[in-house]
Amino acid sequence: MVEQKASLDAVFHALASSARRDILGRLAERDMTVGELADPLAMTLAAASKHIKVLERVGLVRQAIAGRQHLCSLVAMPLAPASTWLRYYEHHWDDRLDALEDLFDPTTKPAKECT
Amino acid sequence: MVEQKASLDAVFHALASSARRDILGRLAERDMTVGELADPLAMTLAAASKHIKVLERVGLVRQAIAGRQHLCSLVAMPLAPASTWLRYYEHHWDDRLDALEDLFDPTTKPAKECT
DNA sequence: GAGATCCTCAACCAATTGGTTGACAGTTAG
DNA sequence: CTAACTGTCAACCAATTGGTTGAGGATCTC
Repeated sequence: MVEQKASLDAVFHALASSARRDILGRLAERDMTVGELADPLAMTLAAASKHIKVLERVGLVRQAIAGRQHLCSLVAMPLAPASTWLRYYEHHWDDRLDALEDLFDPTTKPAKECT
Repeated sequence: MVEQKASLDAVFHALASSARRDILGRLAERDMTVGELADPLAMTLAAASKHIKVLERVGLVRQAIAGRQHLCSLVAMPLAPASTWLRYYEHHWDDRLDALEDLFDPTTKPAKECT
């Protein structure tokens, strides 16, 4: 129905680029034009447009033409299968963390950075 | 300490291949040798070895040499940041799903395949 | 020791990726 | 109408990817 054909391969590949993840992150806050999205990206507008196109092909971004500028909006649903896939491994790293906490100080709560 | 430097770029790229995801999936059940992992993969042993090396560089697989065969085991922890990143977008697709459920039959529970 | 087994490494290849530039199409403003 | 602005497209490039083959290093077995 809603283009669920986006394979995990394509979704994970789309996420394997900090530029594309940055685009998604900013779209999560509000819709933006291609120019706005490209601005902080240290690359040509054409290059950014390509990245957006990659996201569009996976279904993560929808583009609406508003006059001479193209307004992009986030469509997060294709991320769901990826999240489900990862969730399957959660208990694995939980187990290892528990083991580590037994070996060392159990109060250690390391912060994780997320680009 | 435990090689947390694995960037999201690298982790997502490692996951953007059904062959590599297949390897991880089978390692989640039990440790396997390189040969066992390569067997069902429709490619050369050397090619499979490269895939395993990719996973190793990201820290998702650890290889222990046992005689003439190399025993691979899963290290799921590098998946944690990726999962955290995805989880941030959960409410976005929840919102959309809610909207859809309002529009159509609210009892529909589509099954999702996970390669 | 000789040979088979398990795996990695290096070289090579075709295809893809990620970036650039330049041309151009559509839209808005003067 | 003309000029500027926004964005895409096509061509091109260097670098990476994903696969192959062949050689060879250890290790086990006979």
